[in-house]
Amino acid sequence: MVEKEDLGLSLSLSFPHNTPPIPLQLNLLPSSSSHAASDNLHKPSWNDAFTSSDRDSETCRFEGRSFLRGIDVNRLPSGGDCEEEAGVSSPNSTISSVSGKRSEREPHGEDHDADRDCSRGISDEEDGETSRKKLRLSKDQSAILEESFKEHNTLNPKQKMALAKRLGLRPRQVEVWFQNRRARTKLKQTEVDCEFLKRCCENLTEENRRLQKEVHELRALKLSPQLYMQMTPPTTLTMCPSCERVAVPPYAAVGGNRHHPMAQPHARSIPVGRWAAAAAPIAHRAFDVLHPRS
DNA sequence: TTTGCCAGCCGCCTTACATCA
DNA sequence: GGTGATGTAAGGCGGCTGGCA
Repeated sequence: MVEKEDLGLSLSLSFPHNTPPIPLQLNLLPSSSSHAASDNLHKPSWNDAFTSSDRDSETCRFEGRSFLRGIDVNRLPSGGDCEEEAGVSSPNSTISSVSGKRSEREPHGEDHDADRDCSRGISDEEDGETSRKKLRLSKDQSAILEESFKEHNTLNPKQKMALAKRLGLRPRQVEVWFQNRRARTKLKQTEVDCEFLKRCCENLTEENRRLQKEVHELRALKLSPQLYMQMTPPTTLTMCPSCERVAVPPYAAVGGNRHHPMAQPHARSIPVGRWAAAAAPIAHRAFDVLHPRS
């Protein structure tokens, strides 16, 4: 399930009658606006998270390898620094050249292959041209990425570089992980939304069926001659401006209406037929939906 | 000021591989 | 050990945006 803090906006629906209330949440905000929601989280700031790693790159690299033991495919080759090659290509560039324009992002040249091999730790003789060895991120790497994602579901180039350095991954790998993570989040949210709409549909169908039944009963009542003659003369429904409930005149409402003993002069009037008395409970129920009593 | 080009990023779809029952 | 289901890293493409000449 999607955690609550991941949602920028939540909607809850209390289902009437016998339907058990199932609070469902909708995330109606675009992904780009989720930063505002994440600002509420009291966690170490993004900069704080990386100042320590940037403080001592050698220590960082050593620690990275310590928790990356067992996944040699991610280990950077000693001597060659793939991040530097794949990352800052020029003093003016703050973006990884690997994430460049399509035509240049995945060049089928030696540099690209070298970059891939570098990230996988696979030598040229091991790597076939069409092979696509897939690495699995370690639990520690995934946990750190998850933690970062909770703070920011998107990364600026600086954050990407810092996170890649911290994890011993290429910036492109961090970028891909965040892209896939956003896709997974969206997929889960879609499932939640779908379930929510499904429940809404079910409840509306049930409500519609019940209202149809009431209409049928009222029509049967109207067609009954004795009952029809005993009905009250045409009157009006008055609506209380404060609580927006329908107030029924005393002669129509059996036993009177203590909350609305009589329609106020300023109350809005809704012309209705002789069915005011019969319709009153329905009207009240309609307002109960709008103003659910806790 | 407008326009075209380019770099960079993202969403979406798909593929290929790893893992598990 | 073989197999299908599932999860996920990564490839590829189109679209959008901002910077720049």
